[in-house]
Amino acid sequence: MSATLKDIAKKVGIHPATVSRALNPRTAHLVNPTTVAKVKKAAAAMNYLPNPMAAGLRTSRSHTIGVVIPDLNNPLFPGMVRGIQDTLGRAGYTPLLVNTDNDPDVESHLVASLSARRVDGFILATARRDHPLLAQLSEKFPIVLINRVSESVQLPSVAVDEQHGIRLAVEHLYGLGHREIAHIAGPTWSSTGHERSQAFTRSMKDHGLVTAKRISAVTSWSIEAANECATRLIKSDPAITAIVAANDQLALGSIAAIKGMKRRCPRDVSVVGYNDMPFMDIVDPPLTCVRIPQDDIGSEAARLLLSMLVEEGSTSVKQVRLTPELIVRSSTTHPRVERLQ
Amino acid sequence: MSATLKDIAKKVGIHPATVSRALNPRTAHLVNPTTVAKVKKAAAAMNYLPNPMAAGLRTSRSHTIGVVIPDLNNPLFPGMVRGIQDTLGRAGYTPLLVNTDNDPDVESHLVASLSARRVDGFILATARRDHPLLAQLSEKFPIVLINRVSESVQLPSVAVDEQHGIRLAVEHLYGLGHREIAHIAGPTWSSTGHERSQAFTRSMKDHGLVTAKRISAVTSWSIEAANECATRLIKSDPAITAIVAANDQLALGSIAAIKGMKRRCPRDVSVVGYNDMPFMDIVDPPLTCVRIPQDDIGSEAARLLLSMLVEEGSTSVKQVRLTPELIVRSSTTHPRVERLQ
DNA sequence: TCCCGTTATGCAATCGATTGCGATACCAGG
DNA sequence: CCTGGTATCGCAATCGATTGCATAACGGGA
Repeated sequence: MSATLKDIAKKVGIHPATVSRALNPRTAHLVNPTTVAKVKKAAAAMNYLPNPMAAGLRTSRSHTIGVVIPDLNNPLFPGMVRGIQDTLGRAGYTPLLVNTDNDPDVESHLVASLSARRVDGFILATARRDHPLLAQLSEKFPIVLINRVSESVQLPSVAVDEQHGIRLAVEHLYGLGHREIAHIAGPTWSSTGHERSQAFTRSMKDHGLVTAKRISAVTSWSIEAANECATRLIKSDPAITAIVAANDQLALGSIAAIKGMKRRCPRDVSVVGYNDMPFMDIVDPPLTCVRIPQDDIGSEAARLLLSMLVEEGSTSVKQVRLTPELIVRSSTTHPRVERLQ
Repeated sequence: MSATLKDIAKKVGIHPATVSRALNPRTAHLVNPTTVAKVKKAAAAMNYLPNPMAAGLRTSRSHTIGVVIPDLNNPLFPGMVRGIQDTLGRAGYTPLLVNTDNDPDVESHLVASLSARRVDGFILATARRDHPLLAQLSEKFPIVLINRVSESVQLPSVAVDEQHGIRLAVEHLYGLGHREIAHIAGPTWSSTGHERSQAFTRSMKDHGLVTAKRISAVTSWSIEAANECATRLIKSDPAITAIVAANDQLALGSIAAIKGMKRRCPRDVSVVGYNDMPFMDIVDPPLTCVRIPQDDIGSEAARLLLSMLVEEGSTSVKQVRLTPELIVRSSTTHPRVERLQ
């Protein structure tokens, strides 16, 4: 079918090994520049494409990376995937993308299948705070975590400065005059849920505000769960004038809850989201939220993994935190005057 | 590192070739059932994983499929990707996902890189009505088109019955009392844009309505383009009471245009979208739209491609059309009485 | 002139699974 | 007892690129 090294060798009149060396930038200096030129011309003429299976068989490196995403339908992730693909592609690597649906069983099955494919490493967005699989996996593969981190093992990761992000949200609300601020927290098994919740308490305390009974955690990152959760919270504590949600879905669920109680957002209750997924500017109301640099997370993770691939030895575990920013839209406003003390 | 056929052979005391045959369902009948059992036990004990590169090198089949998506950030596509991955994965194939950003140059570059990876076939969501690349590619690979089809070459495809979808939209509006209906058409280079536009004219004619100057096509599937386009359309023809948009983005752009002209949707102008992307139920106003079966498109395309992979010979080109349905939400209502004739 | 070092290239093994072909053994029928 | 057939299995080549080692050529210095 396609031309091989041997074909080129025959055409140029040299040995396949020399062709291999000439075509490989890392070994081209071993070959006479004249023959390198001839080889390259012949290769181009026969539009030679190296067979990655043959190369991989010999070198046992597939130049593929397993990318494990909890839910591709969550618009948060395509942005990261894009960053990963760009950076990986430029380095000659191909991402193998899989989707776990947030199911640990599915995850371990897919990870096994990627291992069978002999990926050279993993980028995982599925970390849980306690995650046994990660420990096993990290012994056999280079791994980079994105978005979420793990507490059970220290692994290289690219995530967000959650403390900073939540602080932005709280300060924004505080600045608008809010004092009765609640938090719809994410699942506690997720570092994002946990860290943002911790950060909320700290940020509130920094402003002299209390959070007692004002934090309620969902068990899944879904609109429905947040709707229930926020409804309960507001009913039990009608003084609440603002909600910081641990991500955009939870914010949307909170808004649904507010609407469901015949109240209005932001007039009665302001809501801040987190992530700034696509379309958050055109939902009703346009969502004020903390924006995380999705592309950068992906490309930074890819770069990190690539660097781990070349320098096998280094034992340092690089944990990157990127800085989020606040995007103010229409889901937040001043609390109504009659509700202020 | 990992166990090989030779390792198993040594352990069981037979030749690697026999192990290979025992483990391959297609050739297992050539081996004594007793030894098959022994081999399987040993393989499991040593948790043997076949090396796909070695197998691929020998058989020149990579068990990977190139999946080419125009824009992963468009929430329409993750649904399809999911369907593809499920079906492909079940059959032992791995999708290699790439993103062209709707750029033909990027596309041909990525397709080349997937060819270099020796994919066994392609699923493409990037077809244009006139698309030279497809013809070349289809000579060397099995191909299935999704969502869009091509007119320049007859290729297997899985798409939507656009005529039916548009008819649903028009009939819905007609039933509400609308007579002055406009169409924001998609780019004409896309089969979806073209077919939906044709279908609009036909459906209108079936109701005795005219479309003269009521159809305006954008040059890209973006909210901004639709905003401009719809603004122009409504200004030039203020009698318009409803818009059928060729997809959800265009619908969102149309709504933005309506708002931008200080009018309201649906009170002043009703809007129908197409695709029913995630979150279309919570934008403002919740979008009435034609829903296409995203998962099914993906899984059906994967099934089709897999069948082409086994029966090399067949020359029949299967072109599947799936049936969309109408989801009624709040972006459509009766035209205002004073605007009726 | 001889020797040695450098440069350039050839040789052959290797990665691990697959598969056509040949060899062996065993059984039944003549 | 011999023969043809079948069930099992081994042998070895093969896929295409990589790479350690050997070899050859060549030039300069003693």
